[in-house]
Amino acid sequence: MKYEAAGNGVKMTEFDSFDIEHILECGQCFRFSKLGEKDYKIAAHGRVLRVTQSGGEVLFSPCSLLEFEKIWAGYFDLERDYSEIKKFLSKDEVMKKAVEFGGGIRILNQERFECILSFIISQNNQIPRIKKCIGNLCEKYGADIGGEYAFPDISILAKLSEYDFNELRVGFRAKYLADAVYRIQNNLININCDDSYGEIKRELLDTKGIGAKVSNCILLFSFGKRASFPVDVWVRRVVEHFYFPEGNNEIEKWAAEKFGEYGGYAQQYLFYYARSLKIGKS
DNA sequence: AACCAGGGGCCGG
DNA sequence: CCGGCCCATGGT
Repeated sequence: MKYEAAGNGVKMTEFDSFDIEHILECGQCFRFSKLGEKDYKIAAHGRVLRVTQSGGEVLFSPCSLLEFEKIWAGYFDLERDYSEIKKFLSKDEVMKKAVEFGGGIRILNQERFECILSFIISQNNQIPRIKKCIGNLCEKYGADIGGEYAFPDISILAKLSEYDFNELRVGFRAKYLADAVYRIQNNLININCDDSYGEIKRELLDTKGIGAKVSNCILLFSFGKRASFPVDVWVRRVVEHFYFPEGNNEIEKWAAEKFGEYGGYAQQYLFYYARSLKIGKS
C-alpha cells in the first residue's frame, strides 16, 4: 500500500482488500451516508471524513498525512494483511464464495463508548432505524463538526435520564442506554484498558440490554477481539442454509471450532453475503 | 417455556 | 396504500 498527500486529503494506491462500499455496508458501522458510487461520508473520532474510491485509488478528505497515520490507518485496519485471513477461510467452499463477494471488507476499529451504545440501540432493530436513532442522539447532544455531529462525549450523556433517552425514539432501549452510560463511567465496564476477552465479555453481559449477540459485536468492532462471532438472524439463516438444513442452535460454538481466531472475519463475510442472497425467508 | 414489549422501516397484497 | 412482519433481549 502507498499513500501520499493530494489536495486537502490523502490518496491511497496499490492497496489490497479495501472496498469502501463493502466496509460500510457489511453491518459493522452506522455513522455514514452514501454520497455516490463508492463515495461515502463517515463521522468518527470527532471528525467528518469523505472516502471516494475509483479506479484503484481511494481519496480520504479532508485529511492530513499525520491524521491519516494517527487516526484513519488504524480505524480502517490498514496495517493488517487480509490475504492470510482470506486464504484460511477460503478452504471452505461456502466461505470462498462469501470472501469473493465481500473481498473488500475490513473490520473497522471503532471507538468503544460509541460502539457500546450503538449496538444496544441495534438490538431488535433494523439498520435504517438504528442509523436514525444514533443520528438523533448525535444531533441533540453531539458537537457540531461542520454540517455533521460528533458522537456525544460520555460527560454529556452521563447527565441524562432514561426519560431523555426515551425522547430519542429508542423505545424500550432507553433504560439500557442510561444504565450502560452509568456502568461505563463507573468502570463497571472498563473501556480504557485491554482486558481479556472473558473479562470484557462478563462486564458487558452483566449490563442489561446486552446479550450474546450485542456483546460479540462490541468485542469484535471496538475491542479488537477478532474471534468473536455474532450470530444475528442473517448469519443464522445463511449458516443454516448452507451447513445445517435441519437447523442448529449452537452456531456460535460451531463457528469457534471451524474458524477459531478468524471468527469475526468469517461472520462479516457471511453477513454481507447473506444480505445479498436474501435467503431463508420462507 | 412460550410470548410480549415497543416502534418504524419494509414487503407483499 | 396499508396491515402484518421483522428484530435481540429481558421480563413475565
